[in-house]
Amino acid sequence: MLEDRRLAVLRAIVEDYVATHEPVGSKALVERHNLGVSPATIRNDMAALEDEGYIAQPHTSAGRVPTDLGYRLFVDRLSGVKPLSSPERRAIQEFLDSSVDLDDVMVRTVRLLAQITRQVALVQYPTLSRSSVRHIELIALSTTRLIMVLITDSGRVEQRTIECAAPISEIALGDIRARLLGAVSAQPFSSIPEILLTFSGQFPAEMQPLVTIIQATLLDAVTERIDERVVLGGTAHLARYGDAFPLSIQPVLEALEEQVVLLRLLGESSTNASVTVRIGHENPVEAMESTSVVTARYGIGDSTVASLGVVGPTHMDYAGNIAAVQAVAQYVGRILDEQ
Amino acid sequence: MLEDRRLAVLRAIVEDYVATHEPVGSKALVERHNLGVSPATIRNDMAALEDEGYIAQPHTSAGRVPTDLGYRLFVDRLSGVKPLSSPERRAIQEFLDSSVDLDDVMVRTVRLLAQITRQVALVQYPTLSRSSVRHIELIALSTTRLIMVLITDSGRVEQRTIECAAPISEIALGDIRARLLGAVSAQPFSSIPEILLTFSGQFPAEMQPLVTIIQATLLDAVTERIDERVVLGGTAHLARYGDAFPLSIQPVLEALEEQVVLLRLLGESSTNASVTVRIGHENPVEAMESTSVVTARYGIGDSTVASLGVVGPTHMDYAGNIAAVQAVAQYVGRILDEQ
DNA sequence: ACTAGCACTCCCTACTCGTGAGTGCTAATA
DNA sequence: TATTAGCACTCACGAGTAGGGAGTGCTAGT
Repeated sequence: MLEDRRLAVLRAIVEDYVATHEPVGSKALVERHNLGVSPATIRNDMAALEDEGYIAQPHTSAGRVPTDLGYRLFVDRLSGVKPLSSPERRAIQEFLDSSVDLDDVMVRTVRLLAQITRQVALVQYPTLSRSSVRHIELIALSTTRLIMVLITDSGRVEQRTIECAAPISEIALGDIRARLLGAVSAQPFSSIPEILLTFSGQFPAEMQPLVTIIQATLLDAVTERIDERVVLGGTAHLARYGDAFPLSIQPVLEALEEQVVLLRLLGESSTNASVTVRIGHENPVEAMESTSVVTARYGIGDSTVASLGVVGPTHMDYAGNIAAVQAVAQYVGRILDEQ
Repeated sequence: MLEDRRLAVLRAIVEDYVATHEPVGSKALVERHNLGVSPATIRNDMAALEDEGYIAQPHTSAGRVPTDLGYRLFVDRLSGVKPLSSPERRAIQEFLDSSVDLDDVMVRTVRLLAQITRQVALVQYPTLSRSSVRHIELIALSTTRLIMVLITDSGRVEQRTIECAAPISEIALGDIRARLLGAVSAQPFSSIPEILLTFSGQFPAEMQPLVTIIQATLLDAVTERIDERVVLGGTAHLARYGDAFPLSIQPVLEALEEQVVLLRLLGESSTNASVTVRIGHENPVEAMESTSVVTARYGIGDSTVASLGVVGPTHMDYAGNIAAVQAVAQYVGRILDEQ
């Protein structure tokens, strides 16, 4: 019972602080939430919560503010998920349904997520590694340059331009193309490296330079991780928290410009839990100490392929953001499945 | 002579204000620049400049600040271009030289430009309209879905997925592919629409649905303007001007998230002058009243194909930014030329 | 276990006031 | 006529001060 009320107090503090962005005191607390006890009692609870590290005082004789630990407890045990309204869900569906290709899906998703959460949104490209080869095209652009186009069974297109030292023979190129197609067609990306091991052996010595470079390029294309691309949107929302943001938003903006940082923010949602929340110092990027990251993995069919999420101040609306991230992840998976 | 000194005073005011971001007074001016006259004389000149609208006072008994008109005059008549140092030029060259494809060039360019100007940078994708068709591939992904891949002579690859109502016959698809290739191969994009007018006539009635949708998709691909894509970078630099920015940076950040806005900022550099500068209210986006935009067109070979530029506060280092934008535009043109 | 009361802390706001940078004007000067 | 010296005036800015008030911790009483 006593424990229960303490948790209720913590929840109330988090909710109020998220709403107002101002330290919350005992009196305001009993007024806004019907806790059924007097401010003095609340003060005792608050003192206990402070001892345990869940809340802190910016200075003596100010209200309390949740610590990272407090938010953590709140997210783990106290916060429900605000389900999206059905008009919202319908809007998401319609918005994503009208996208025409993968790039479009990514861009639309990031916009959508930024818009409904009013936070900075991140969306990672789905990984290629489970794809297989549908078609390969080799086309000469000039005497020494050619382009390789790789089409996967999921309809993704990868391209590479290749620069050759020696002039390219159209006949040799056609030969290589035909045999390459025969060798790798319908093969999953994962088995391509092995197949290529013995591939160049079948060609005469004078064709070796060309074969070698084509082979290397293909290998590069199938092993490159397209899922290292992350799209970003809604950075303007950062500016909304004028002074509420400790220090300035500049380091945060700078960090968000680095793809590597974005990947780290998204990447380490290790578990298969539906939504991962990383609060303040918990997240792996130093410049983002005062931000929280809410991520979810999304999948095509059963397999999870990439992550998406939002970044915002630690005093964000966790319940709302978790629900939004989760819902968008679901819809994106579904859309990609259909395509 | 008198006119000359007035202009010199304006120049000095702009330079000092850009350097300090603080209103500049008559005494400071004569100290920092050897104008050879007394503060009182300068004050007369300043009063005249104010009457003409080139400078303004934030409040009585404060120093002067250039107006948009003042910056305009400064840019048009007073500011030289700061040539980049040769190590800088070498760095640009090397940085861009190592890029592998168009996307890479765009991303690298925007980063480079943001870095050397310390402003927000914009780079528009080069237009496709002067390209011609090198190859078209039509590949079935499932019974009702196929993908079209279009390769240009400049090595660009465009893709479209097509959803059909009826199942696709492999034979019909091969037939269409072969004839389509014959019809449009090596043709410039601009003449494709005309060629397609009579294309579907040669096919029997039962193939018409498939032919029609493929034709429509190709038409869409060659007329779509890829140059409507703009990449953005260096937004963190906006946050550097804490209070120096009138109001907040939020509306600016918001505006910069809209592709349409970016296009308008870049797009209307009408003349063929090397660099266009749009100052404060001169630029076509309302939310950007307090920013200036420096743009240049860049070209492949002789033809200009797209724009790039930087966005910053009106009190930016025009000479430096103009030089940087100009130089980067040159190098990008050159790189794209080589590729 | 809870609450009422109370003294205490200390941030925030408003107010005052002196300082100084900067101005415009006038009259003298070259 | 252009320039300059001198001077009174304006007004943002910073420091210092006081009062109010929100909030706390503690103690004693229920």
